[in-house]
Amino acid sequence: MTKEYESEFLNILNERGFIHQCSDLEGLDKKLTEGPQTAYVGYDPTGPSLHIGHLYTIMLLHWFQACGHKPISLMGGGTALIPDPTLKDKTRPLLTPEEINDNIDTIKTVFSKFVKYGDGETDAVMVNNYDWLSGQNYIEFLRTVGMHFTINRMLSFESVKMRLDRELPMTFIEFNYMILQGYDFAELFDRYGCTLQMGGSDQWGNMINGVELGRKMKGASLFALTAPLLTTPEGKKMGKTEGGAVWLNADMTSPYDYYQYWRNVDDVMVGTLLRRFTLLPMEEIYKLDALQGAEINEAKKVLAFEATKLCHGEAAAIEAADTAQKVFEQGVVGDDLPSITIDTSRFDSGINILDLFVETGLTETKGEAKRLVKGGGAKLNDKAITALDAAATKSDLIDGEYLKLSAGKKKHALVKV
RNA sequence: GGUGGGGUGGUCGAGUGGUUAAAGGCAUCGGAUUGUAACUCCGACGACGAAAGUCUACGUAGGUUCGAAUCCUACCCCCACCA
Repeated sequence: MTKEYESEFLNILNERGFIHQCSDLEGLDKKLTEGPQTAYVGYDPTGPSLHIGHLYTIMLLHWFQACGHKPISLMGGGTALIPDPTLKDKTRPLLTPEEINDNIDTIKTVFSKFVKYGDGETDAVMVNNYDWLSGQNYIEFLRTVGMHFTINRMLSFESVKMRLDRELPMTFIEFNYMILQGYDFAELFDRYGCTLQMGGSDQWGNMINGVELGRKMKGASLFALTAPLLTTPEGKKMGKTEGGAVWLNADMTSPYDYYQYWRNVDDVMVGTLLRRFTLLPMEEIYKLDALQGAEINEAKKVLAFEATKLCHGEAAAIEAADTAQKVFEQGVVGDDLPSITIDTSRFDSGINILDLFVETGLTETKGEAKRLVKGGGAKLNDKAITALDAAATKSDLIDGEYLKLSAGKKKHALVKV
C-alpha cells in the first residue's frame, strides 16, 4: 500500500480508519515529521467509567505514543461541571464535584492499559482541567478569553443551532461549554506545548474553537483531528448492549462479558473494529476481513481476543476465550462465568429458582425471572425450567459443587456452594 | 410580571370521571430460524405473589367524588407571545 502521508502516525490512522476531519491535514503531517509532538484528548468524567464509546479516542492516544509522540489525557474535571450541549436535546443534570472526582478516580485506572505514563519525553501525562478552570476570575476570563468569541459564530455551531432550530432551550451555562473547552487547548499549549487535539467527530465544533482561540490568544498554530464516530449499520451508536454500556473497568463489565460483546458484533463491523480496536498488523486484518459467511466467526474470535487482551491483559483474554469456547462450542461449564457462592444449608428446604436468578444477577427482578420461565428461556443445568415455583435442591448440584443457571442461550451463571 | 400552551411508564406519544397497570411506536428481554451474526416471524414487557390478589405509578401537595391520569385549589418546572 502506498503511503499517503509523510508521518507514520497519520498513515496508521488512515489505514485503520481513524481520520474523519482535520483542521489542516498537510500542516499536521508536516509537523509530525519534525519530531516528537504533544497531543491531547479530553474526557468528561460524567460517568463512573469510560465505555467502549470512548475507546477509539484512547486508541488514538495509543498510536500517537507508539509513533514516538507524547499523549495527554485530559480529565474534564472542570468542564464536567458545565453540561456539554453537543448532540443532546436536553440539558444534562449538573454533577457535583464529588461525583466527578469519584469518576476520575475509577477512570484513571483504565488509561494506563493503553498508554504508558511517566516522566519521560514521550511518556503520557494525565491532567485535570479543574486545575486551571476552577480558579478563573469571571471578569478576567471574559476579558482575556471571551473577547475572542463572537456570538455570531457561536450561534452557527451545530450544537447550538440544533437546539435553536428545534426550539429547545439551551441554557447560558451550556452555551459556555465550548469556550471552556477551547480554553483547555490554549492552556495545554502553554503548559506542554501541545499542538494537537484529537477526539470524536461530534466534538469537532468544540475542538475548532480551541484551535482558533489558541491562534488568537497565543499566536499558536494548532491542529484538530477527529475520528469518525462508531455506528452500527443501522446508524445506532455502538457500545451499548442489553445491560447498558460496555464499560472498560473490569469491575463494571467483566472481561468475559467484554469478550462476549466483541464476539457478538455485527458481521459487517468486524473489519472496521479489527482496524480500530486491535493492534494486529494490517496484513492480518485484511485476511480476516476477507472471510465470508460462517467463517466470519473466526474473525470475531480474533477481534474479541485481541480487544480483551488490550483492555484486560492477556491472561484475562485467554480465560474469557476459553470459557466462551467451553460454553458455546462444547456445551460444558467454563470457569470464567459469573458466579455466586451460597451456603449449603439453604438447599435443605430447596431454593426458589426465581430468587437464584435475581441473586446471580441474570435478572433484575423476580418478575423478570418469571417472564423468562414463561418464555422458555430459563434453564437449570441446561434443562428448561417450566414451573414458576421450581426449587433447586442438593440433587441438582453437579458433582455436588455447583449449579448452572441460564437466561436465554448466551447468559449463564454458576451457583457454587 | 401578564396571557396562552404543557408536564403520562426506559423513551416517544395516545388517553379528559369508571371495563385504564394506562392504546400505539421505539428500545429491551425471551422463543423459532441461524453462524454466539444480520434479517424475519412469534411472545413478553411496574413490583411482590404459585395463584387469587395486594401494592406502587400519569410534575408536587391537598381536595371533590362511591370512583380521578382525567374535575377543583395551591405550588414547582418547561414552552410561546407580550411587557
